[in-house]
Amino acid sequence: MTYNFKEIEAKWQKYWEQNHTFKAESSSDKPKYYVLDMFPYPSGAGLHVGHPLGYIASDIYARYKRHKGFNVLHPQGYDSFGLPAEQYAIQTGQHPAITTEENIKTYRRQLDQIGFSFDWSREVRTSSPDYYKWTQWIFIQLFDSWYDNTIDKALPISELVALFSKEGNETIDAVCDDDTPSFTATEWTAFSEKEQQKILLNYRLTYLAKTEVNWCPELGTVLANDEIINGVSERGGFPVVRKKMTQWSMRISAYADRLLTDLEKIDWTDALKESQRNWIGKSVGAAVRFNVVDFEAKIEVFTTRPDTIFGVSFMTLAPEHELVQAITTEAQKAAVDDYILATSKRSERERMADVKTISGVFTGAYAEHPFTKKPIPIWIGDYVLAGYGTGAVMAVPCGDQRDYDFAKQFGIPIPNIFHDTDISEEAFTDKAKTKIANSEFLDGLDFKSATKRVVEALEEIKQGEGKINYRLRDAVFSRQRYWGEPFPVYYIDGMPQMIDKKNLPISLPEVEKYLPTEEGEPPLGRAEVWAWDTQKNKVVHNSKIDHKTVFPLELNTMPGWAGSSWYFNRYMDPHNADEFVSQAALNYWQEVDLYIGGSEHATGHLLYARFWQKFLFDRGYLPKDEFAKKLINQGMILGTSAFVARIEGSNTFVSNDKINNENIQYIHADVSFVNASDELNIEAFKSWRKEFSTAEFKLSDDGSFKVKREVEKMSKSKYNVVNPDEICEIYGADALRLYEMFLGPLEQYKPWNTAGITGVSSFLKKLWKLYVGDSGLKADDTTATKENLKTLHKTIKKVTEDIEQFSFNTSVSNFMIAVNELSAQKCTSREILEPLLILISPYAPHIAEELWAKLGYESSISTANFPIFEPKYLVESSKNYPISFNGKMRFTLELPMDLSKEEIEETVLAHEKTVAQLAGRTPKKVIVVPGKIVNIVG
RNA sequence: GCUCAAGUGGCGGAAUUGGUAGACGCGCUGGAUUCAAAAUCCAGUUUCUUCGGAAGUGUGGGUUCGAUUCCCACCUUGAGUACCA
Repeated sequence: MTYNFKEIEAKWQKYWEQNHTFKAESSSDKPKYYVLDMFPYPSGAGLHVGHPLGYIASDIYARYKRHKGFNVLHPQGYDSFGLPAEQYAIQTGQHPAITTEENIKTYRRQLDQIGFSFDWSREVRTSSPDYYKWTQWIFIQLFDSWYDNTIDKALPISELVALFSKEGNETIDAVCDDDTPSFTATEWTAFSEKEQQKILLNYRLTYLAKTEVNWCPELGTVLANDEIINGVSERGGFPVVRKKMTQWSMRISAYADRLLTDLEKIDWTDALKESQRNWIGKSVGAAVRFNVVDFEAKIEVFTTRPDTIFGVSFMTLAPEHELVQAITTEAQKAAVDDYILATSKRSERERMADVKTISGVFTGAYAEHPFTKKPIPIWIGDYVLAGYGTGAVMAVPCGDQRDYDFAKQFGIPIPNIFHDTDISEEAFTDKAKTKIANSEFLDGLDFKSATKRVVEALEEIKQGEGKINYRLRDAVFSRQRYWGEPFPVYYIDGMPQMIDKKNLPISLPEVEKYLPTEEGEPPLGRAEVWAWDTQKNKVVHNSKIDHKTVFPLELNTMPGWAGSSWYFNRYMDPHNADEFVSQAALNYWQEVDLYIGGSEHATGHLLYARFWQKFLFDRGYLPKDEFAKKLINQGMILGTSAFVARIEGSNTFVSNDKINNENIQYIHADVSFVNASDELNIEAFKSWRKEFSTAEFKLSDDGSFKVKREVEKMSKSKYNVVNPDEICEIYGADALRLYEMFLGPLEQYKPWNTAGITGVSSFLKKLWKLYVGDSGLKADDTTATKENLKTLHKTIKKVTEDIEQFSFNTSVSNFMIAVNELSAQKCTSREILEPLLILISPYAPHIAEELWAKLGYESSISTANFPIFEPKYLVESSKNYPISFNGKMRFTLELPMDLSKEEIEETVLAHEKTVAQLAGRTPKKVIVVPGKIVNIVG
């Protein structure tokens, strides 16, 4: 009987499905364990071999935990709203829902053939109305909440309204917009309904506001900060400009501090935590307000060095700062306007690339120093960013290199306020290494006490106070797109109104085209049935709009991260029509125990999801304020691209080892045309594209044509994609699973190389041959030898450690060693083979199931208990040689194999005592770790 | 510039209380089997070597009886981030 993996794999995949083997119940006597993958966006290209890497790892862990007696939740679903389906719809007119449905089918088929232990009965799709009903509901909850700084918690907006009518807003410490006016309780009650609503928008955790946004004209939509890389859009690489627009925003800044400090309580990688810390960007310092001379205005700055306030010799505003126009003097107006125009013409990208050039213009205005009352010239310069802090800095050239360079450039004085330092060449920035001088009441103080002293002084004269500043901005939540969640919002007199929970979901309307309207409205502006009837509580035709009972609906949709910010909770109770997830399910599953996914989501998805989790926790809907205890980032599997060399301007190709001095242009060739020795199949290449059919080839000496290889991201456009379907067809799913793990450490980036798969493939064949001969099953009831047992227990120990440490690559090696050893020992004993099969089954479940069944078991191997490691088989006898080094002695003990752990410890301790006595020291405590060599140095 | 991670054969990579460096696999070499090929099996495969050995984990130092492992400095590569006041 040969190893027919195709038949076996199909058989067991069907068996698991029919027997609901991996269905998780939300109650059990067993302890729970929740293993989650980042759900995929179902793209039209289908899966390549890189995609399943993380899924295989999580599947191994989930199967392992089941063997260990846990009730495991291991779900999967689709992040199915997104740009590609919409762009395809724009091109072809096909509804994105249809495209998405087709892509999901392909994904499902591809995932199924790999043999994952997903509980598909819990599948979620973010684009399904049953799901986004609850995304809309969460949005309403956010709208209905404000953030109380005194107890660090989100509360219902009704409580804020109650406070306003009792005591106004002076006494309330809440997160709100800076320009919120103060009012008393009487004033509040006197406000019109609309005025009240406007004020409340300043407090709500999602709010509508005219804000400066990142507008991408090419994509026709706004983008969040994390969707922009190096000044261009993450998707497509299009330029992004700043623009003021009325948009929905999420007040994530309210949670900045908790998002930062709570990183300490979760087991995520340091690299990932670090990038979240950078993104949040906390700086401790002070706000200082400078009066403008002869002008009714104050300029507020943020500084981390308030101790250097006596070193201020000028101020710099960002060119976009709102006071610039007002304070500029007549004489300087032309120069300032020119400068602003020149800056605005430069793209973000240019500005970032060109850090060296120092530019700026004097406004002609002066500010007044809060203590010395001396005038300070106010400049504008593009090294000050409008988007950070207040968009204005107090420049201390002696203590900041950028201020220093600016002062040098424009001949501004550089007063030194540091004791005993040299600032003739550069600024002195090491705050810990000096004391303050020439600074009146701060003289002689160090950084810490000077800061404390000056903040007190500023507060006294009401010109400033201690402040913590965050880089994290509120997240823009509107997208001018079709294929996203509609907002459950309609407008009365320009003010947003929420639709009641019982009328959700508000489903996406039909449109005839998926483009923005001619007037520049989002695609939903094309919908004809898109108005809200407050009497009938349903969506009606636009012609019914009368602004009395029927009102226009919001035209924007939610961004891609809306649906992915809470899906892990929905898996706990995916079909609940009355709640986003029931308390019973939450009480049982609590949180994700292990989350596996790519590190590219470090500052996007993973930050937003933590934010929503904390918010829903505050409002009492969730039991935990962090959603994932442990997180692992799997590395990417890269493709090995093949390049053919063409002589520029001709149709002649040169073998890569035959290139002389020609001007060469490298062209991607499909990797399927190239063999393991980097030789091109010329015929296949010629018939690939019409233009190559007449091409000429300068061959290598041995008659072959060599290509150049390079490792790149796997992508269709680079013709280096390897499809898992092919691998399953030729080698089987178990081989694919083993090989993906065998390639290298999970977290590492590594290139795919199909040639190496023969190693794991022949391992599977050997395993099969060890059990199954020509006449059927070979396993029997012979007693296992000590050698057999040693091999088994060594493997149990190593594999258990490997899995616990997510070191799946070494496990595969350990299986190979075990099978090689057992083959050499001609071991056919069931006593050994059964536990070995259970060990292997998380990695190669199909072959393990088949052999398990052949051994006569009726149940699935997935329910078997993980074998127990017995250290006594592992104690190695080793060479016994005392060696003398400079009078010190080292002993390696030789111990009999069948001692228990306690006996070993006793023996070792006895030796330690003897040696210690001889060496004249006190005996140390002895801890024996199985499989380790025991050393005693005397 | 800053932060983090990593440097081991021809290649992917093993090696954690500091204890025989190179496990396992690919590739390569030789052999068996075959009319032949594929497949399979066996042996070898860090480098140098006068065949006794010697050197060797990016470089230079240090700690230690003993360092791929710990410490210091430097070099290289990768990732993230960037005029953050």
